Amino acid sequence: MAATIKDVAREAGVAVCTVSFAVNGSAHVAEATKKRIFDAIEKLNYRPNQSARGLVTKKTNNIGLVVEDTVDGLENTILLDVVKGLGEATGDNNYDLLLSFQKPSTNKLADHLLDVYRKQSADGLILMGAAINQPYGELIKNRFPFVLLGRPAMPGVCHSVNADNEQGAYEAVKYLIGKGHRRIALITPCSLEVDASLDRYNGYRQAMEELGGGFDERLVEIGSFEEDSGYTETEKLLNGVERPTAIIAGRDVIASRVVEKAQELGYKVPEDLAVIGFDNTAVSQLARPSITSIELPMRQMGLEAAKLLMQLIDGEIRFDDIQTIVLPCTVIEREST
Amino acid sequence: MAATIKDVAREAGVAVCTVSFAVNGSAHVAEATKKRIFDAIEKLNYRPNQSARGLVTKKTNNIGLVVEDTVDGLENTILLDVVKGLGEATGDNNYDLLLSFQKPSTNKLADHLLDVYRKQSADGLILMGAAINQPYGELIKNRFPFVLLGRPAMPGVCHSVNADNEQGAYEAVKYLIGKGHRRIALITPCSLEVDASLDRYNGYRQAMEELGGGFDERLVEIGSFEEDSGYTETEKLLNGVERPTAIIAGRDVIASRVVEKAQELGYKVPEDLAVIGFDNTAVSQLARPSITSIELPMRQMGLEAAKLLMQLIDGEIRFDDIQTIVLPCTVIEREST
DNA sequence: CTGAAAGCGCTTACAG
DNA sequence: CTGAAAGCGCTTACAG
Repeated sequence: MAATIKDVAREAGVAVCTVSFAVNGSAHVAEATKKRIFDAIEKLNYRPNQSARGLVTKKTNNIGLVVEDTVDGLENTILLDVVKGLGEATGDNNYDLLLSFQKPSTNKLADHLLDVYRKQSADGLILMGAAINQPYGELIKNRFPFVLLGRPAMPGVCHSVNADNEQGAYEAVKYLIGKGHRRIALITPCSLEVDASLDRYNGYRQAMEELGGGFDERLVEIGSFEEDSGYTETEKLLNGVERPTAIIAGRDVIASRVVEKAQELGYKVPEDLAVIGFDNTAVSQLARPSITSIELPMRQMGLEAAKLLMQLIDGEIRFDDIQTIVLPCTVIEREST
Repeated sequence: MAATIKDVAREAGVAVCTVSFAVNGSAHVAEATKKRIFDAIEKLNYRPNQSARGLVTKKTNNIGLVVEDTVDGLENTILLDVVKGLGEATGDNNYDLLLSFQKPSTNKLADHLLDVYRKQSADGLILMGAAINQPYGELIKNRFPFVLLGRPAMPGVCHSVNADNEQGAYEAVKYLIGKGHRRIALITPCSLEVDASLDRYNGYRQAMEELGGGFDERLVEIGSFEEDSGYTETEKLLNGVERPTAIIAGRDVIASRVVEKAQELGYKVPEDLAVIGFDNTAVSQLARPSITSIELPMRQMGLEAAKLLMQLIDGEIRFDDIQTIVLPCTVIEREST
């Protein structure tokens, strides 16, 4: 039904390969001939069949995006920004996005990931989420281009793009110190993606040592992924000997609970207690007072990941020349500080 | 580099077509032979090359998902639920999702949409968003399977899956009446997707007439997509002659502004004023008090859309046998009512 | 600058 | 139940 290259060639009165040359710019074609060809293409609404083209060029022009469906729906909002960034980068380069969004429980994720590679339905892969660990081996062995996105770098092993969580936490402390705070506490979520939490903890600690006159472990509470994580930690901190004037929470949700509990205990935010969250999700915008938060540049991360992957695919960057891109976080100021 | 069907045939000591038959179950193969073949496949990590297969079968096993990037980031959360639903339906059927997420401004969307069809990179299309109108013609003329998702049905023209916004609004009124309310107001957002707002308005009106003892237009305010839409409308309603005891807002964001303004004016929620939002987004969960909201079954909509599309692709449903699937909304009860 | 031909990796009648 | 062969729609050396 759909027009083929043969139809175009017949319509334009040229050989099939001439059409191919004109379409791909892979050889010079006389202007007059070109015009006839493009007129025919226009008339027939011809587009090269992707399967046929892919079969001979060994390229699909697809980028596979494999995402682990996290338990926490809220964090998924972030995914959309990433997808936008990816879209920006790929759209201009005629790449399409092959999306796989699976629960981490089954090993469907790993299976699918490998399938994309084995079936050759994409030219490269972008991997998001925490627990996809096993299948890298086959990809690496066969030098199949892939980029880890939003995960701590595995130095020397995989290409990766991530936010600088350490710097983000550092900035948070710096910002609070600029506001005159000295006793700054941290509630870190005992996250599954332990690494991001660790980076944030390290950034906090370093900033406290360098700028805050020393690190005091009594100002650190370990939260959890529990529904109401944040309440008890806040109470503990506010009733402690070293009552903090500011609390940095490892996640926006926790930050909103800090605010609630503080108000409940009679403290005013931000007057008596400043609060900063992490990730700049909807929570921080919608809370009353709205909550200052550390924004991760998800969109730019998506953009950079796609760019990197395309360079890997095109051979502009060698597979073994492992790239580790780390992008800075920003303090988004709101009412809570 | 990757193993081909020839390699498998050689390894198993059979003809190429026998491998194909075994893999696809398209002809009977002796058990012993099968075993040798699958052993070889396992050993070589063989998967049929999608391009080659697609070229001959005229099937890509891809479903194209074309989404218009709305201005309102919040509403995009909904998209993820849809994607999950799609994933559920397609994952089990060996379909992949080809995602295109573009701004509505350019006509990139329409171009991309047609490209997917013309390049034959997907077997069918799911379309989300408001303003994609032009390109349906070519798809329909060529009987290319596609489903409109979350958009008002175009009866007799396109297959579609949508939420029953009318019923949702009706339920909201019914629920409030059950709580003893009589003067129930509506603030409708003057949305671009005018149709959903209209449906909600109609549902509200019908319910008021049937259950609420009559429709009173003084209880209806037309909001807007402005940043702070909701404040003035609330003030107007609460200061009016027919002061309502409950307000239904056409969007959760507006509902949250209704709550704020009401509290500011000294009314207690829900004691003095009950508030219901629409869409059950993060806003309604995070507001204090949390806001009762009408949930659209986005995940199920995605599921149904994918199922429908696959049936269309497989020819189980004829292209001309236009399907219009409408799924009911649910009241999610929270603190505001 | 353009044409005839081979081949990419599959599937599918067609024989046997 | 299995094999040899044609063909899907492209691209790409190879001639001319």
